[in-house]
Amino acid sequence: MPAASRTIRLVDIAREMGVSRPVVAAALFDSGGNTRVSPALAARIRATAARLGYRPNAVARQLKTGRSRLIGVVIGADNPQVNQTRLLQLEAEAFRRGYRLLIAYLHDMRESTALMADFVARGVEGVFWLHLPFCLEQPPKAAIFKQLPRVIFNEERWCPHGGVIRIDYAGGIHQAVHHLAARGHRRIGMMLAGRGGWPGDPILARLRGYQTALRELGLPGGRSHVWFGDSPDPAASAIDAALAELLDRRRVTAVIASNDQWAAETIKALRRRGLRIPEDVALVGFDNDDLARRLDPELTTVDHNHDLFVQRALELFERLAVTPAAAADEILIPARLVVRQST
Amino acid sequence: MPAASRTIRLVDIAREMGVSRPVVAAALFDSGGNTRVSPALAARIRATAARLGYRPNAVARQLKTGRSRLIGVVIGADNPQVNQTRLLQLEAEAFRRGYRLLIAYLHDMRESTALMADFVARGVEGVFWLHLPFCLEQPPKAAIFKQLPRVIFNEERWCPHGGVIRIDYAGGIHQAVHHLAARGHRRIGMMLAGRGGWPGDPILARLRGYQTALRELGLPGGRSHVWFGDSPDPAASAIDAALAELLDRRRVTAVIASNDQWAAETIKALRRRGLRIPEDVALVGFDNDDLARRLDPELTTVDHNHDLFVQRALELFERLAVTPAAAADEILIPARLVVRQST
DNA sequence: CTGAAAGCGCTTACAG
DNA sequence: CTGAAAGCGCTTACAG
Repeated sequence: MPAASRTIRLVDIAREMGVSRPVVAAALFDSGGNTRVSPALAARIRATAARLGYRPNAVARQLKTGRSRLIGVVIGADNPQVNQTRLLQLEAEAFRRGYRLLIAYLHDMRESTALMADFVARGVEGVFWLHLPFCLEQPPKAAIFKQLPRVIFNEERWCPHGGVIRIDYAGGIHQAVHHLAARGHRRIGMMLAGRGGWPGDPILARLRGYQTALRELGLPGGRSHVWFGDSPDPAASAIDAALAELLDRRRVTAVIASNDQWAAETIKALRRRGLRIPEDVALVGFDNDDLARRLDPELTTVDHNHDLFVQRALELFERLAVTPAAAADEILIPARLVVRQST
Repeated sequence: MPAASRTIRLVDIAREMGVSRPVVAAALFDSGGNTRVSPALAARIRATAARLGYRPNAVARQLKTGRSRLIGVVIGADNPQVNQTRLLQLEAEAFRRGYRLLIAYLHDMRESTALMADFVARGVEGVFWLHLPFCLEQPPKAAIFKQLPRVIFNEERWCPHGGVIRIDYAGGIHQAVHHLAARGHRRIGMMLAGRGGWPGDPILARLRGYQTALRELGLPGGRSHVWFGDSPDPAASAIDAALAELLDRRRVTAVIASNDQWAAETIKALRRRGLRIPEDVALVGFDNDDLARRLDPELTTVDHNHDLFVQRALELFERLAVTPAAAADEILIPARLVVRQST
């Protein structure tokens, strides 16, 4: 265990140089109150600090200033791929802006109270709540966010003072339907992994985008060409039931799957039926998971635009510090159709 | 911004109850020094704390005690799937043991000094360094870990006082070869996404496991049946070159891919050649990424055993606090062959 | 069983 | 341009 010898403090440098602590602080950081120090002295102080191996104590600073440069992030088990990719991008953008992320993985909504209490205790400057509750699950209670001045949600505002960033699921599906229509498809079916539990549920947004596009294009279908599943899990039996409905009964020539995982299982099921993609049936996914481009055929899907999401998220986060009312702003991230081989 | 009214401190409760701070601390936590307090008073204090909405200030506590219950985690871009899954599991296990994770995504090795300095400044109790450097990349310098008393690495000990946890890549490949041999394969090829840059590089371990198994089984091949790539990216051209070598020249009937991403691209390439999996060519991946079971055919692959990894990692982490010499222990996590349809 | 005091390492007004 | 002092909210030895 090296260098455990003695932690170097600001005062140690001050003593060594025969100056006061504020002088050292002014030389090393922007702090030091009104204290100003000559460039020459500042340079000497920095040299000494480097020689002694001085490391500022962020904890002491935080205690004094109340600023932690720490953001709590709650991620869920709801869509591992999407959340994990987004988390890493979020970290990159947060780091660029001088923040660090404290992560909490929400396994069970009952843990949420303790998680938020811990975030408060650690003085996070705000929380990104990226977990989407399933329809089976209780949404988070607004009370748990009370002591967190800045909270940003994904899709749904779970407490009155929180901001929300939404992905344009409806727009993504809308693009997909138009794309399929342009490829000549007139009977377009959709499979959804659930029925939608709360107002902002992406399941409902997908349905909206689908129906709007069909109407615009004058295509048949609507709810009748949508298969609703009961579980988020793309079990083979569920896929087979969906295809029996959509292909056999409704004679669709294109299927929009609930997400890329469902699409991957649909590829298997279509191959079991001896159908070619996209010649016999076109297929669209959602999420643009890493797997989408690894599938055979490579999957046409809708991308979440994580880049823009994390940028807007951090912009909003910084704006909330100045203007809490900015939480009411509507932020919608456009989704992007990524065309590959499956359509 | 609710409840920003006034933060409740220990001293506020003490005043309200007409007792001293240590008494309150003793009632609410295990702390309070020698102070003991009667159960009846403790109950009243807890009730008051709850009524006032008291939240302990972890930062003040950390400044005084030096304990942060915080672990820094460095994850890299080297294998997103593996690292992301592992990160989430690590978080779960850490939380169970009362720790929280501070994450840092390493985009560029030049950032590593600043990252470690920030971890030191924030008083993390240790670091899990999960990033594996590519052969093209500088390994981390030992000096950057100097002020971190507890460091745990994956695969390779990058500073003398750090502990290491290794995945048994060699054992995983060894299982794969034996499995293929049991299926009747005698010419087994391997494709590796690189040549291995540093002693603990998993590429070299895979090669070792492969050669040992071939020798045990008296099978032909060895290095001659291994194709070495130049890039971690499974480009179609690389896959085609590998198959030209392994299938056309060496006439192998089974291929062990560098990882699941390479395996996914190999599935496409084999289908382009009109070959069936596993009838014409058997295929094994590595990592057991989420995509492995979504591919068609579902992929036989080697699982990292993340459960055990994170458990052993946290055990070692806690042991290092008491016995720094435990860092020298060899910890090897057995990998598990997961047999699916591709073999 | 209880309280007053010191101190963790910073920052920040304030006085010189 | 510089220094002495107070204080962020806790914990902990020590004295009563």
